[in-house]
Amino acid sequence: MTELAAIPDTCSDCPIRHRAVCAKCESDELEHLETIKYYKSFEAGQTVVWSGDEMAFVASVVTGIATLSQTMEDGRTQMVGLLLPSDFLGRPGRPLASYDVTATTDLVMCCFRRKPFEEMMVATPHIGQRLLEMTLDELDAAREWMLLLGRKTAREKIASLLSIIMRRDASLMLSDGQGPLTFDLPLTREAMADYLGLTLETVSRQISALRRDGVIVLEGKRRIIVPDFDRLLEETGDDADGGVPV
Amino acid sequence: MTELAAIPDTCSDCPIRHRAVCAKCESDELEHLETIKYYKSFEAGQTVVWSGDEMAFVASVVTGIATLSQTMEDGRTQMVGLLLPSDFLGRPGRPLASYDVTATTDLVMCCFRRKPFEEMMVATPHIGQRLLEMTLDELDAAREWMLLLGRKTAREKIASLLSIIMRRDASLMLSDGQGPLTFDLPLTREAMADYLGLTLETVSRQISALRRDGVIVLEGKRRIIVPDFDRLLEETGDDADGGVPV
DNA sequence: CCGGGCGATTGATCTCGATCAATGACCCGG
DNA sequence: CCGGGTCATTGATCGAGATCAATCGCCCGG
Repeated sequence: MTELAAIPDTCSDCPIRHRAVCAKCESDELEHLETIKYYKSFEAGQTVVWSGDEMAFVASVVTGIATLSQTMEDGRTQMVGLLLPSDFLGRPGRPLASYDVTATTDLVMCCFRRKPFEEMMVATPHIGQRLLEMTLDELDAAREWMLLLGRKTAREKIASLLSIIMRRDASLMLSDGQGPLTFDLPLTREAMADYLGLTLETVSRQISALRRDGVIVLEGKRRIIVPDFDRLLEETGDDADGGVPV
Repeated sequence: MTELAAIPDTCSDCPIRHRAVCAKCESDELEHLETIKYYKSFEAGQTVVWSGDEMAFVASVVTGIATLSQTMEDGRTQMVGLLLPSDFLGRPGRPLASYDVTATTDLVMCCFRRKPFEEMMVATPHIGQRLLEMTLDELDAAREWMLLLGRKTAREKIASLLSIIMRRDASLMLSDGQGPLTFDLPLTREAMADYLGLTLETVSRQISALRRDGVIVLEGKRRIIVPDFDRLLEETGDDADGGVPV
């Protein structure tokens, strides 16, 4: 299920160090990091961990996309987290996973054994501070998501998801500057439905409706072209200045 | 709108110190805390801050209940946070409020001016660590809430809300030990609807249905008696061992 | 004692999204 | 080139919850 890559001799491709946790850390920490970290790869569709499983590591997404989801006994499932490159997975001090984590694309994670990571957090306040910031950002995202789930119409949900994906992962974008924006959806219709609290049929119908109305253009099933981003934003139901203030 | 209470000469009633942020801090920090903190009271129904307002403080709930909510331009609103005693409000490093904060009961908050609080966080790692733990707990709660909003039926939502309130604030309970549990709902039907992503009519109907089915007994509009807690839990749709592992 | 206001309940009807079902598009291996 | 699998689209129907509206109970002030 997983392959362990060799520990690289520099940290340059590791978001934990460079983008996620310890952006301000000093060089003497670098060596410490290297002794406890490793890489894991997953293929699209693979499960990273099941809810309730022992999780010996915390990790950060290097490339690819993973989802967190919760499932009720009767099979209803709701996605509760979307991990893009540089996002963090796991909780210091908690040995068991709380959610099902699934790779929705091919995925590379940079993992840290949990115990040493916890010790490192105590020794290196910057890491904890960065983790706090990231967690607060995730909480804000979760609350925006709650508004979407509780109060938005199906059409608004779809438009919101498209704009969230476009905003969160510029690396998906296939076009630069202004003019029509193009990107590939990293989620199946079913995954989108689990994200939005809808059925996959409703997702499909609403995407078709947005296409009919000229808000988006489809190229195949997954490639989305947005001729007018402001037009898409109007469909989300959010206020114009959208999002959380800094 | 607010009254400033005198700074007390001990911190004994202040959850920031004793339950929320700095459970492990030493006595020399106590004096520092006292120089920058103060109390504010709000009446039921009052707004604590509006989304987008300047927020010069972070705070912790001493007594009473407050809600965080988001509103769309057309008036649809979704509650995104419920603050019970010892819960924390505000975000270090962010001067503007991201949500509307409202007192739903009479409320006393223990406030810390933001700047000194941020300095204190840098000087006192325990505070940041505690805040991280609390934020992670809030994130877990938000994710459970997302499952509720996205996938549960109206009846399951009501049963879940009742069990969440019962679990989170033992201070509301009017009966001890086992046997029928009794407590007062701290929310109006409308606030419950905003919590659950429903209309107030649906909330009312489902509460009536649970009463008809003997899951709960009503005494007046607000007092709830739960003859059999396990029966209530069955109605929530959650698995038996419910909740997030430690 | 009465009248007004607020929160809650209940009824009648409508609608959006779920459900059930069939078909289509594409990919890959034989 | 065909057959099977996966993912997506589209249609027909149903139903949970929204919406619109009337009534109730209670508190409070005159």
